[in-house]
Amino acid sequence: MDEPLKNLHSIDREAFREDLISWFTNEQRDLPWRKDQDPYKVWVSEIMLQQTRVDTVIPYFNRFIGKFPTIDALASADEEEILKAWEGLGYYSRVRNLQAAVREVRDSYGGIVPDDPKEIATLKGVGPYTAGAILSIAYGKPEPAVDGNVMRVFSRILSIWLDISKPSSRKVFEEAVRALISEENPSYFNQALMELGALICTPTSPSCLLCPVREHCHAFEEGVQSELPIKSKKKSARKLNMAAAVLFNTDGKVLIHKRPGTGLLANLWEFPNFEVGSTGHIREQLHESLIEVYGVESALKREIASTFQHIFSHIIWDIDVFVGAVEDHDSYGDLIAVTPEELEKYAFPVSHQKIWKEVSSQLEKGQVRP
DNA sequence: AATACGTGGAG
DNA sequence: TCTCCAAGTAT
Repeated sequence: MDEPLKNLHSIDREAFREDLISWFTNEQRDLPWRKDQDPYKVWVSEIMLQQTRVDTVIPYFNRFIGKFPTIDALASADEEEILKAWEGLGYYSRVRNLQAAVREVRDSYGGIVPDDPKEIATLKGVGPYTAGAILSIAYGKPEPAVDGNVMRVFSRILSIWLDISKPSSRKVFEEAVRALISEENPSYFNQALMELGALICTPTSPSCLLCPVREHCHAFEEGVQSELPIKSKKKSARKLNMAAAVLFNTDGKVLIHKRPGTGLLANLWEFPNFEVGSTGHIREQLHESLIEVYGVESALKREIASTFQHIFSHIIWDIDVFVGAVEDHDSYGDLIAVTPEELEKYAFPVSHQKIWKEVSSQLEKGQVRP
């Protein structure tokens, strides 16, 4: 396969577009971001959908738009508020970038999402895929929007044996889209490709017999649809032993801290926690770290039966949780003391939500006391 | 180019 | 259990 697009010329472009778009017109799912073509709402949906399933996104999208219905509303919101709205969705820099970009649109583009490829690409969090998606769906511009679906679909239709995990592959698929895209309805063309990938041309066991463009598909013709696309494996996640402390002062307030503004789970809140050695004396290590880092002397008990696992794509945390009591102070280093009710206003990583759920439930049952 | 960056679901 | 994700972007 010297020339990856060697089959491009054999596609009947008009028939392909017609089959694809007709199918999408009849079979598309009724999704909340398809009610109109408001560029802002299209934008929000595209950011949320990055590496995230449609079913997961739907409730987040509805809540988010309810809370921040316009660019102005999102631009003027507090970061705490937007992170809380994103809590549990993952990849939290997405929402901070989105707000920064929306502010840029408000301040530099008169509140109108730019419809120029060069301009929209300068916005934070808007890469080649998202730029193409907004331009085509909201503005009807014939720009490619190449995501994982599109690469999978075209890998099969054009029998392209490129490794789609390699960044360099995307531009080949963009070239294919540019050659085939409907100038008349680029929005439906792009969305149909993604919808086809999601519903029919799935990663494993594609439903070729239901496929509206089966007649155009080289992989189907060759019987190699299950061997495509080529996708190299990712590195497996490394394990880290962690210990966390749910600390109460005598007012019954809980001590939490805000994570750094960059890196993993940036700007989210959590219970103080540290990496610990894999061998014993976890409680002693945690106790010592609490003194060193926050200047907090604590009485720690390990009465939480289970350890908590937090699986990221690249790291696995095994978290031992301790409940503890601290003396009342004016300050606890970078830790702040909040009532259990106030915890609800802060955005936590999922693992720490689970920790609090378990600790508070055991406290109520009297199985644990700080 | 390769890696960091989350999460819950499917097979 | 375990592997692979799912409408990517930033660095």
